[in-house]
Amino acid sequence: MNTAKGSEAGSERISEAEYAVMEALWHRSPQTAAEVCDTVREDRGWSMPTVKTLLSRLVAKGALETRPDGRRFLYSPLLERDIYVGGESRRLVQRLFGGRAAPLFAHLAENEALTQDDIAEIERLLREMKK
Amino acid sequence: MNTAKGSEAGSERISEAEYAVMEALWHRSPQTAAEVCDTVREDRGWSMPTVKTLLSRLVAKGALETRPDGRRFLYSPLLERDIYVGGESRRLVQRLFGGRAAPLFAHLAENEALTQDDIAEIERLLREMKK
DNA sequence: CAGTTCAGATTACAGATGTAGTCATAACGC
DNA sequence: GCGTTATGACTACATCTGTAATCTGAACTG
Repeated sequence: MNTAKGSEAGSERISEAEYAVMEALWHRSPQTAAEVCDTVREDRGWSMPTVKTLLSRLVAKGALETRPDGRRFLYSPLLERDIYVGGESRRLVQRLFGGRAAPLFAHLAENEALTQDDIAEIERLLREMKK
Repeated sequence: MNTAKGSEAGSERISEAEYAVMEALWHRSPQTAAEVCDTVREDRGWSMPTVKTLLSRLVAKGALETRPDGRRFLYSPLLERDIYVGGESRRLVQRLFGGRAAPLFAHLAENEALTQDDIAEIERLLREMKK
């Protein structure tokens, strides 16, 4: 029986701290809480209980799934990184630019947030889309 | 004497509800609280006190500035839209794509979040950057 | 001058978030 | 079998956010 609220994995919003935990599991999964904690501690310096809390909240939100492994749990993402990242990107474009991607692009260009590689890659994507 | 915390306009994070208020004032300024309320009520349906609270918080955060006008206040943005939008865009690209803009673009392209107009505009921008 | 009214200030309060301590319980060493 | 330890569950708590009611004081009206 699923939580029945929202029904889709990731329908609930994931906070920034939670995102850090997701990252660890997107990078490699499944992992135990202790492993995730080790990974995450490097960048964020959180204590074990903190990471545990975030893991629980993510499970409650349906973004992670657990599988018992002896006396502990193995955590894996239910919400895929692509889905999440796509959603967040669209949210931002929607909110800040009324859904138009071009102004976002213009902003990044202006702020020199685009590397030469980015530009080359984007050109390649554009050529591909034309076909 | 300035608030001395963060010192730059907009160093404090602006929430989503607050953003709606900023939008109204970026669109036209200065405006009175009542005017902002009227504008914002259309999309969000908030009560007057709610908008007042958001205005106060934005003033406290240094994102808005007030000028007395008789017995009331006129509000204007201190934080410019461009600065805000640029910051948010960079934050997202940083967080989700390690600072690379190309993957963001790829995501938008995949999800058909790019209109024909967007594509044409981006091509134009690219040509311009080449010069 | 007293009553009404409008605007900002103060207070409220539930839910989310960041951050973490404590509890209970099951396994493992001795 | 019993103490130690690891692990998930529960509890905690300050802050931020969304949403709003109430208070207070100044201005306008009659």
